Amino acid sequence: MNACWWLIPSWWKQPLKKLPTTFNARAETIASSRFFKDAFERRRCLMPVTGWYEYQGKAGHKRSLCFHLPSWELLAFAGIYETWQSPDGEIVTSFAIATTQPSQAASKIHDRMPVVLHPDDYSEWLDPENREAATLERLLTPWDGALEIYETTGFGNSPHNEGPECIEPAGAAGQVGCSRRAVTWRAALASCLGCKCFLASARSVSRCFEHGKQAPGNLSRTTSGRRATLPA
DNA sequence: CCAGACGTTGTT
DNA sequence: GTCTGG
DNA sequence: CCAGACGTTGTT
DNA sequence: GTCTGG
Repeated sequence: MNACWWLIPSWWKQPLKKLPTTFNARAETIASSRFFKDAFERRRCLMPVTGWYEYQGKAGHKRSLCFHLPSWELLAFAGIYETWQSPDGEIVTSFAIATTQPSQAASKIHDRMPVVLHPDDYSEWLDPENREAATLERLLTPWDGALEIYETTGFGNSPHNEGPECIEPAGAAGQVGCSRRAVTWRAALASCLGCKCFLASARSVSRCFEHGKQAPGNLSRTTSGRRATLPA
């Protein structure tokens, strides 16, 4: 499914610029929050990723740590999605990912983390009838058993920067193995998503999903017309 | 009753 | 759309 | 350089 | 997308 990362409730009427931070939904309140409730009760989804970053430290000089499976296989975040109609009548599908307390390993880096679902739990999460507290407690505890963590160069810490360089390990910039690994996972994800290529970051993902079409509002905001271009 | 909120922690 | 708070 | 504008005169 | 203004 094509969707933008930053959930827009179906009832939202103000300009998108006024939409609060809804790209993440706290697992603790996802069932009760007016922003997320509708989606939680009807529209669950999986967000496929090859990995993600957690940041550590103070603004300006943050360490960026990458979480991923040893093989860079896809893993899935617990997500919810919505459809919203813009004033122009355009139907926009958007989503949020659930976040929760960090696993023991992740807690050394950050105080929150995305809910990573175990493959055995995918179907259970996807059934929106599953709303029982105990079930949710179990589902919304991140599975991190097989995850590897390494520090990146921090190149991706700036939203101006895109591409495979973002996941290069610290102290190993320029090593062939790193970029080859990056190329591999990008190709794998693009193939999985059925699009021609995959560029890192939320903005690029939405653009990729849209096959280059500009997404509305602030969901694909770029800086001063400087846009990442999709390779042929 | 009704205006107003409704959210999270994303990098510079 | 629906709940909270004044 | 880059953030921010980019428009006109309506209705209750 | 492109121009203006700070």
